Amino acid sequence: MPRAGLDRATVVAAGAALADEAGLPGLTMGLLAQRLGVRTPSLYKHVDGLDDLLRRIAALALAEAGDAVGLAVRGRAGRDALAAAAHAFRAFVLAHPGRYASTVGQEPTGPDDPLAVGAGRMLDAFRSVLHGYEVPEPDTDHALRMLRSLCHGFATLESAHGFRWSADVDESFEWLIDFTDRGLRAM
Amino acid sequence: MPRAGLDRATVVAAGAALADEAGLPGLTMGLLAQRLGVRTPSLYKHVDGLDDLLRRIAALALAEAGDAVGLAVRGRAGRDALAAAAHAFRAFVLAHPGRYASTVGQEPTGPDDPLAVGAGRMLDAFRSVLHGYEVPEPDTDHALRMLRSLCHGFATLESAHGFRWSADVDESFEWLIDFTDRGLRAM
DNA sequence: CTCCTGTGGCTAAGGCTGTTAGCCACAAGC
DNA sequence: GCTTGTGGCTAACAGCCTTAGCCACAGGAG
Repeated sequence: MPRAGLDRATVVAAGAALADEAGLPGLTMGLLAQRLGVRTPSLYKHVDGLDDLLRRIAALALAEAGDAVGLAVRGRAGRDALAAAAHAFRAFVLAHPGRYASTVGQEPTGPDDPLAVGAGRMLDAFRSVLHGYEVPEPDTDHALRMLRSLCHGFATLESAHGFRWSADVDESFEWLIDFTDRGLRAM
Repeated sequence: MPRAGLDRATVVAAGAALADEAGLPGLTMGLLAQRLGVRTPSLYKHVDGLDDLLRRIAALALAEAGDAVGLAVRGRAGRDALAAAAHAFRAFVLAHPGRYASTVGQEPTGPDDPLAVGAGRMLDAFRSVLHGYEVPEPDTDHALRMLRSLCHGFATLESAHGFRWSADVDESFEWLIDFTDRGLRAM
């Protein structure tokens, strides 16, 4: 039997993909092994169990999301930057719901934890959005938390089919960006 | 051996309490049975399996949260109502994280589903908050979704220890209420 | 007061998880 | 060409949810 030639990065990437397709609870060691053409225990040669796998998927997701938002913001300012960041974030969560779901509730062990690095990169992207508005220094942390809560809440609820009634969801998102933009400009 | 005298409502209530204490993934049929002084299979006489239990816990949580927010809003208007609703919501999620977590991702089967009834009651409470502002009719749905995203996002992130850095979380929440109030009044 | 029935407990068992131990063969390096 | 480390494997176990089937208690009918 020839070796499958697996790799930690391959396993984590396949796990992330499976989480997106089957939902986070649908990500199981057995299913992942089967998809990689390998028996379940073999995964333990590359990953330290399910918890470790989830941590690594979360780190991957944060890095990817941070990159996406950072790239979207680049070269923009004010309302443009806000809209670009919000759209990039929402698009990422909708395209990768399982990946993103794995990030909530993960606590980084230290400042060098890839988890913390990825989170920091995304935070920086949102911080640069605020930089385009004249937000007083002591308020930036609060504003940052508001942006995060808003984006996280909206995208999470939408990906869980939490918006069931009539109005168009895209329209609501645009409205929400407008509302935030007006509020930030008025400071 | 005397009967334990269990009841569907008792089982659901104990399940909700256990979910709050041990976290939603910590709510297990075995643990719940043990806490009720009964063997695991006995629970199936009162509840149709774990999924059914989770649905009922979610319905209970929505009813309780809706009541709490509705009661907080009663007799208030404008900024007062907004602050009262937001605080009641956040307090509920922080006090009952497991209960609340069970509500996300549950889809009601029909308009008579207790799940839908509870969700509707909470929605009405927030709708009455908006009633105190002069929000144009076509915008109310969008504003409602914004309030929901903001409250859900903030409370969820906070209860998952998502706000790690320095600034005071209570202060951020007040800031966020202020920001929303100013935005709504300016419409 | 006695019997009958429904209900709410129980034991036993099966299929699914994640996980560990221990084996064995391939692939690369001296 | 041999040696060694590594990446597969099988076997096994604990814990989870769930079902089947039994049995004794509680309450109502006669």
